Amino acid sequence: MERDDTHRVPEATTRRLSLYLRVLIDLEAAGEKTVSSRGIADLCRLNPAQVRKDLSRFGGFGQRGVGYEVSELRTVVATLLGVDSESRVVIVGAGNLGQALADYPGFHGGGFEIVALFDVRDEVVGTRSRGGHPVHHAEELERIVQREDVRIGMVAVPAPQAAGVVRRLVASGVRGIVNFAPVRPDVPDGIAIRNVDLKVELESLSFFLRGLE
Amino acid sequence: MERDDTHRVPEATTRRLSLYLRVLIDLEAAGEKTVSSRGIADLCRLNPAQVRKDLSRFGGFGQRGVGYEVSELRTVVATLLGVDSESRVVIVGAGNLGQALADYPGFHGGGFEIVALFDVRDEVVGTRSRGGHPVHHAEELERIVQREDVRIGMVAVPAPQAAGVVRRLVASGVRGIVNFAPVRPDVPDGIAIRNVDLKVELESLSFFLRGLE
DNA sequence: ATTTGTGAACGCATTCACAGCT
DNA sequence: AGCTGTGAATGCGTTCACAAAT
Repeated sequence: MERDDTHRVPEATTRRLSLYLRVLIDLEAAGEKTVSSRGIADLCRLNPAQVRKDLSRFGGFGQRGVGYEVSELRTVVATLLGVDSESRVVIVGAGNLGQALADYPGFHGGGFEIVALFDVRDEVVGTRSRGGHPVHHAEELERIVQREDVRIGMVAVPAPQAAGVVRRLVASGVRGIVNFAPVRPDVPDGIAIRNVDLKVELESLSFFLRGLE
Repeated sequence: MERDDTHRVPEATTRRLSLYLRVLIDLEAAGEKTVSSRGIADLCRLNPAQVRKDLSRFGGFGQRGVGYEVSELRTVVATLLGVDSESRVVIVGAGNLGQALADYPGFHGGGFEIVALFDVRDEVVGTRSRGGHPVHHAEELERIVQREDVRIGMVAVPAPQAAGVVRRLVASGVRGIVNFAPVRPDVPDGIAIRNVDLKVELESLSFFLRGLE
């Protein structure tokens, strides 16, 4: 039931929760004590009813006539998103993209900890990213994922290798995957995957430009 | 009307067109002459009716009882997506991510040409990416975008600078933007924007992992 | 027999509108 | 008066199911 509830939450809602968390952090930093659904909605460019419906799904955090207490709501949303504690993450593929992901500044203190990168190429194995994250040989993937209790894997390898990498990550115990390779690997039930496909972004953009002749 | 038609096409459809193009290219490389909606659907993990509906929106490309001619359909879809000719692209922000995007292998021959990167930091201005793309000073943005007739800008700068960069790109004549900064810049009507937000991907993933306790 | 193209049905997410609380 | 929480309404995208075509 805990599990069923979670399954019921549309992905669109969880993505908005992430936006809400961001503006709540900003509001708190700005010293705001309370905020209305309209206040949040304006900052996220959404409908206020959308914000209320999203939040009320998880409980009545607001106070009628007043709004939401910023600091309390920030804690609630952070907990919902599971970023109140750090999730360990590995990155497979230590090319340009993998290294850029490893050193992405948004990770610091954001609930995710990059444990390691993996690659098969001798010229990168044994080195470290600029930010100091070690690059291991891909052979060590299973061992390190298990030892470090890694929960999330990011896949930044060429398309042909992606499916195999995903399989190995899942077999090692990873529960969530962010895939940057231009393929759609399938994953067993209970494993979450998000595909980030640069070509789809560009081509769908290009479609609209073409439409404007 | 041309314009209205284009506006009517849901973004979800245009994203799927990009997937169709990819499998059509693969099918053609594999020497397949025809393919059914089911064949495409299986490769994209979609419903066959979805594929037919998407394609029939643009015309009756299929033959009843037979399917679609692979090579013809590939040409049609490529043209719809506007990747039959090269669109010029600039990248603003030549940090790890910007450089990784510039050298992304998927671009070669895919209908997009990276013209230049821009940055404000002395240590990168005047250098080139590994793939040979020049890094200019951000002051030159407007001049080069106009001179080179750039249509798409990718934004890979820190969050505080993103809104300003988007404004300058649009003012210079760019029509489409892929934004990697964790903010949602707003753009005038007629300008398309796609936000790629790593933190949203990770946090929405994290939500599901948390739900599985 | 096979497969497209499409109107109808369905399901889901967003928005409206208002009752209920402060 | 102000704002939340939510049932009802709307809008939209997906899937079904079948007529039309080969």
